[in-house]
Amino acid sequence: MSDLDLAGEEGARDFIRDIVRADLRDGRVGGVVTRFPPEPNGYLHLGHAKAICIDFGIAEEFGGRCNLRMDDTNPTKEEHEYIDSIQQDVRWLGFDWGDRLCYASDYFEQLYEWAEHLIREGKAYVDDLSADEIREYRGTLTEPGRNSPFRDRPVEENLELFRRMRKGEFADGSRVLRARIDMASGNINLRDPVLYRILHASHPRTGDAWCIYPTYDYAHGQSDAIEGVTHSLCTLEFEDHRPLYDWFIANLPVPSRPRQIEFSRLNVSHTIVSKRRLLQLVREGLVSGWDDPRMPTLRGMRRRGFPPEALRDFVRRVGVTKSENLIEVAYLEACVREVLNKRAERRMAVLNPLKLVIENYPEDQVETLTAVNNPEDEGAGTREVPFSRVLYIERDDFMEDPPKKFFRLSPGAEVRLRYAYFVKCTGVVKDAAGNVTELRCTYDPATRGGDSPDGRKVKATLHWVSAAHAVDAEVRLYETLFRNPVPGAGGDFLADLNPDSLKVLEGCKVEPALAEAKLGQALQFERQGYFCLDPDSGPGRPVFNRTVALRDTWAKEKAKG
RNA sequence: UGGGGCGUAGCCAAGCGGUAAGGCAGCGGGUUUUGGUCCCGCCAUCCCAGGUUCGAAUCCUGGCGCCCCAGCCA
Repeated sequence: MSDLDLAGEEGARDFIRDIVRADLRDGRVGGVVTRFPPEPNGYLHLGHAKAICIDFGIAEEFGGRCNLRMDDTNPTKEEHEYIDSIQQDVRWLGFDWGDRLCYASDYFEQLYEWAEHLIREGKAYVDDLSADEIREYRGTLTEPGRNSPFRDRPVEENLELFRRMRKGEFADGSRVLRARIDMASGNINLRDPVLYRILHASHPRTGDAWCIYPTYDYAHGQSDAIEGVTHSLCTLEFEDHRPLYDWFIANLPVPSRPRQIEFSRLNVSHTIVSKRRLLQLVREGLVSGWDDPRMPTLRGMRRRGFPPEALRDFVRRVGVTKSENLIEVAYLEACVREVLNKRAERRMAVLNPLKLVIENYPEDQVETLTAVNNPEDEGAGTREVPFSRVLYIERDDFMEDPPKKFFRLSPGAEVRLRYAYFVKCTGVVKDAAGNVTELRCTYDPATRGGDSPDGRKVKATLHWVSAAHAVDAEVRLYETLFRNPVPGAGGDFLADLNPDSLKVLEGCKVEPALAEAKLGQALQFERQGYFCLDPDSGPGRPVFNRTVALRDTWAKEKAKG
């Protein structure tokens, strides 16, 4: 059975894959070619991740190929910096375009020749109307437009004018080349769309070779045709453009006939992906930069510790349809946890330390205990953790006056210290203000390793760190950037910023093994969440980002009251 | 009084005339040296109204609701 058959039998099913499958089966296409066409004017984000997974994923599944194409038709907005970052991000997500890094700008000459072809056929003309006049002549959603007074210029005059446009004889905005279609069309895209505008701007790749640049509508489909793209997948807002896309393909001597198919874009709750708004967050210093771990950019999510396979799985599970959607951010988090649960090595880290002294434990004794690195993965092995008389435990793991369902430590209660011993709380030390500053406990030497020979049960297991061996660390806890499911729904999106989106914890006490944490390594701080080392870390002073918290049913129980 | 889409559970989403998959969330229970993981169970009659049919989420008609389009942006 070939890969192709396999895709047909067992591959994911959605309306696009159904179309591709049918096109292959009926011989309308010999193979599958797609493309991911970002405009190099910003960083890739979660929304792009969906498109990337679909474009590259479908090509891969059907044994085809996917080109990475920079849609660089507007030199006033594009920068070289983005051409590099886009490639890094697509690669990080897990896709490869081989040697097929393409640029719409590579087709400028061909596109120009085809424009002359349209002029010769009487299907395009140079219009001297100003931008404002063109808008006025275009009509409205409910009223037809009017023909431009320049619409019926003779072919020769159009040709001459267009060539002079290219030579740079005219000022920006003074003339455009338009397709001659139908000013009365109900579809506004067909009311003589602009093909070329004059822009005396230098292009990141073509420099000053051109002063006229093709518009998206004119360039996109023809670029697809040149590359032999069979299925040009894009988002719903381009659905209205498809008749125009098809018109160019039908009226130009292009080498192939690509087909555009639209799907709905990804919307995730408590998140924004608008380039303008993301930029505003960066510019106003509301986040630390494009790679702030709270940002929905691929760079941000990478720094946050989201595994690329979790993102791919998320896109796969969310599906491909044409319906408007708002995916709960919890779904994304679930995908992240699923991958990290299998991969992350466990460690003990006390984020909010409370000193615990074991009164009956020998003053200078230090024991080395063995801890499992990952109960989900035998191969991850074990590590050694030092234990001694003075420890730190999590403040939240002690309550002086606990409610019935609180299983953790409280006066008189006995709990297990993970991998170590059972301890019983025998006393509480407080400062003048009445705050608990230290716990006094006794331990049961017979419970070494965490099991009691007499079968005694304990209702909680706490993580801990030996005070003398602890490594100090900074830990950054993140929540969604916005507290509203749809930021800005009430007008101002900045008003919806979540004041608790970042919480910096200093003076955290982590086990010695964490001093060796490596960038990019997935970690689980037991009972708390998944974490990763941040590049801000210094020698001997690690900084950890919380990727996502562990599911917390106790927190839910507490919330119920 | 324009054109193009979409409407199945709290959120996604299968379903393509034969009697509503699955995931996330939620709820209940079991296992557990992470209140994690894992396991089990519960959780919808398909926007509305007519019609066709033995039989409709699926077909037809008419409504209603929501989204997109008037850049020389993509």
